[in-house]
Amino acid sequence: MIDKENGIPYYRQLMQIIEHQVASGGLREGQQLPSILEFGSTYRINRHTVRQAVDELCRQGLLFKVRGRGTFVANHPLNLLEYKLTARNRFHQTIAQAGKMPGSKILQAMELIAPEEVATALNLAPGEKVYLLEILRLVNDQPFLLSTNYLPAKHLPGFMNHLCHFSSLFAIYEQHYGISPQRVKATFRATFPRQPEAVTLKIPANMPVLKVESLLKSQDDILIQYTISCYHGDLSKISVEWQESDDAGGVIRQER
Amino acid sequence: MIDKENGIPYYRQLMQIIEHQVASGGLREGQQLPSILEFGSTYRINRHTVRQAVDELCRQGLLFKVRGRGTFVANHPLNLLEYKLTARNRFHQTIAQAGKMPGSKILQAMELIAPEEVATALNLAPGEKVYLLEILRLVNDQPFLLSTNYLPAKHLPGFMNHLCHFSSLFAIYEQHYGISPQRVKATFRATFPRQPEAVTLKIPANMPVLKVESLLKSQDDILIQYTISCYHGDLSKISVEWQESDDAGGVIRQER
DNA sequence: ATCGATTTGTCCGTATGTATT
DNA sequence: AAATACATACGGACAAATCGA
Repeated sequence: MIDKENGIPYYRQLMQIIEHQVASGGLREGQQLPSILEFGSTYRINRHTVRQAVDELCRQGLLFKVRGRGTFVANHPLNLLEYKLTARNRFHQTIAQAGKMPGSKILQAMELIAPEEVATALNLAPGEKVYLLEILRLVNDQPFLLSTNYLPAKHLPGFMNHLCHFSSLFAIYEQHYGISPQRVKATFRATFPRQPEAVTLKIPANMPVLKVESLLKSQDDILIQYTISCYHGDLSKISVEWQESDDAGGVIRQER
Repeated sequence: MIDKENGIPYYRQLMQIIEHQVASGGLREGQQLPSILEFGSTYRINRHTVRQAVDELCRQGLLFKVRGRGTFVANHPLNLLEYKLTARNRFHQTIAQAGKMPGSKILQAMELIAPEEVATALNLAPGEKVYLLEILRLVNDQPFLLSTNYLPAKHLPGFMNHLCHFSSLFAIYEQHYGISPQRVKATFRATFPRQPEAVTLKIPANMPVLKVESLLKSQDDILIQYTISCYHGDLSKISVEWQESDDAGGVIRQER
């Protein structure tokens, strides 16, 4: 129960209570917690105060919330996956080849005027339109990366119409536009996730993530995609290989 | 100004405004921000909403607050350095080309029997010897990365004798062994630093670092260097570029 | 397929406490 | 001592998402 006299903030006390319940097994992985209002009434505190506690525990990764459903105990991730990044790799193919089950989910799709940094990256004039696609990629049904993709509208007219049976951006490029895209550049950073990224990837806000900025072009050297991907730091490592000849993996294994 | 119609939460809009002001130099390191109440009145939103934005930016490390004093721009290295990783780039050259001052310091140099993962990476038999070189790389006298390098002793006899006027590993390879090294593979991860790494890089233990595993070979396809580099997460981003010669789809088709 | 109940998300208002200047 | 600024807590209101009857 919450002690209203001892000077410790109520929300901190509630955090400790919940942490203890999870640690002791009273609440198990994936289990739904009482709603925020219920917490409020059982502990005689305001719902905002409960929210403060639950939010903080979400940021720490102990819990996660789903709007309209409730709050749940988070479950901890699996093994480290090596994701090979090449000029032409596709997510589904790459994951399937690694023996895992890929999945994709479009979280958001809209058309907007390119923000400044996007326009710069894609070499667009100010005011030109881009499609914004936010895609969550899953491996074995677990969130693996969150990508925010910007596509120049003028080069990909009507792109939104092709999203109904979405599986791969590359497939749409090829089937509907005759474009065979190629990665031009990738930039890697280690940072903390932003709050919505942490929530979507179901990781604590204080866990590092790998952010990869990618720029893709068509075979005609037109820039067609600028993507910022946020990788689950604990779950993923990303590799890049160089080849001087046409052989890739052989270089390593054939060493004598 | 904040658009109250576009559906984007006010606090997110305010975050973007503040982020932009910091990025554009309108707000500088250590500078005090307007108080939460001032923000509220200038943007016509409630203090709680301002608080939500400021709290989130504090968690991201952009700002920090001091109770009773105010909110300030955190002391973060804004001009993070982009380090271009290619098959043949060298640290000193790369940094100098970016207009910064490179520096190197050998922290440790010894010969030892290859640990298992090193032997695996370098394709050595168990019990073979490697040189271990721990090198701190500086940019403008600031710690930038810490690398732990393993070199197979049998291919680089007497390597330790060439370290007295050390500036570049590549230079030693070329001058004393006639080897022109090339990067074969690089693997990226985002994690927390180990204690000694944090100390050496002068970063807090709870700040993410970018760990890059690199494998180098000679022109004869002999693996000559396995390196684990720990990059100052806040200070560095690493980019990789692809050229026409690298695509060919070879990597994808060769998967088995 | 629709509607209503539930649950979380956002926003505003108010009050009080605590730390710093 | 007073003013300022952040921290905590409670209240009301509405929106958005989910789920089940």
